[in-house]
Amino acid sequence: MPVPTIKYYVREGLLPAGELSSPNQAAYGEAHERRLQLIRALLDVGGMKVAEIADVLAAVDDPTRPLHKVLGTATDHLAGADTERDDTESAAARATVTDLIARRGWRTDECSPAVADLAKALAAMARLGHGAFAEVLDDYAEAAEQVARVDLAYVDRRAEVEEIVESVVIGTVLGEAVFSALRRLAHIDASAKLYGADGPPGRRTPGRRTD
Amino acid sequence: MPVPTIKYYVREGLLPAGELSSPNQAAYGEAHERRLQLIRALLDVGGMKVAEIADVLAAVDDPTRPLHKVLGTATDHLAGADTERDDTESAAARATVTDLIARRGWRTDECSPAVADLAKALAAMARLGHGAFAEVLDDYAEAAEQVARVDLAYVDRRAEVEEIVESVVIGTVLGEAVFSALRRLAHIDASAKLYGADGPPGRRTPGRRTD
DNA sequence: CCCTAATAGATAGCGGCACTCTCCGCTATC
DNA sequence: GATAGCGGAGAGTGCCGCTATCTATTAGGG
Repeated sequence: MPVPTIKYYVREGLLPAGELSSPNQAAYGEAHERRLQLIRALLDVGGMKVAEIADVLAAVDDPTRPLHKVLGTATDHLAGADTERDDTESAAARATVTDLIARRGWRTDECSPAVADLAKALAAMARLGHGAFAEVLDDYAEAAEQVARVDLAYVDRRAEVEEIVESVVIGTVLGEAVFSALRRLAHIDASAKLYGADGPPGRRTPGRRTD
Repeated sequence: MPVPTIKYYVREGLLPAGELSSPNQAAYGEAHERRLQLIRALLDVGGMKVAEIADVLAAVDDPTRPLHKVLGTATDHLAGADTERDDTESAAARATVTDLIARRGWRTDECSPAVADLAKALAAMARLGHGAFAEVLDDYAEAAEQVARVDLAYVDRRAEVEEIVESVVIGTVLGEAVFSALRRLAHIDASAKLYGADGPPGRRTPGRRTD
């Protein structure tokens, strides 16, 4: 890890400054190294931005902040908070999302960024003629609930409050990357099994693949 | 959609040029508009880069390219292909992934970017003292298989080969965004139900929330 | 028929982001 | 005592997704 990068992180408030033993000598402890690992993970694996990480870590470090606020800060920053469109597909997608939430009895804030993200994705699909994707939303939601249960159970193992907070952040952000990769692997496997040795559909050649 | 942006997409090879009826007049058809929607979706919702989208769309448009190649091009570009580390955690994570793939009987290419991504995420977790997350990998994999089955079944509805290819790309990339948002919503719901009205654990205040 | 406004095409510039370089003053170390 | 390195702060770099500018041309209305 290059030294200027660390100094940059300190400047941006991601990393607390080391204790100055002299005007030009600072001591960095084990906590700093761990925090650095966390920053790198959120940055490289989680794809978060530096400013977002600063927000989340400030929330993590603040003991007065309630836990659900920290969780919200972490999850909200996984969203791409850009322009909301205002067309037919968006309205329909928002209605679809509201329906889904009601149908599953989810206790979620209606104005959560996740709701907006979901509606945005569904609206984009609808614009592409894939409005029928909404029909498989329940299957998706089932799997999402399953993953969420596992995540909560995993976090619940932790005893210390600080550890819980960190576990939530790590589980939320890195867990996303883990599931994404698993989904891609499962796709490869499923299509291999469905279409036989990676062959395109139509000609289901059961021959060995060479690549 | 600003005109210069469209010209930029044409320049980058995302969008075919319109048919020139005059040296300064080009006609854009319905296919162009649809392609534009696809580009915006992959860019805004899927978070892909312009160059990656160019690759994927080139693969989609090339009828000689086999389907699994297109799928690979699409899924591979969801990965963050940066530096692979070479430490203990990475090696252990790779072993964990290999084990998982064997255990689940997945027919996946060992050198797929998804494998590297998964190992990277697990290694990052291990470095943060969350090596125990590997224990819930099977639950994650179960959910991923479920989602993959749903995706494949959805794609299988399509009849035309071109539609299949597009469905795969859309389902893979936008489906990722959909599931991510659903997971976050399920998190919110699960933690609300577990900790009671969004309260932090320890003091389970059942009062109404005000935010 | 001509004048304006718009378009195609190409090049250069902008704003954001994650660093990275440089410079300064100082100090641990050989 | 020379050198190498640190802490701190501002400017610079490279990439990326646009966006503004420029020229040449032409559609379209009066």
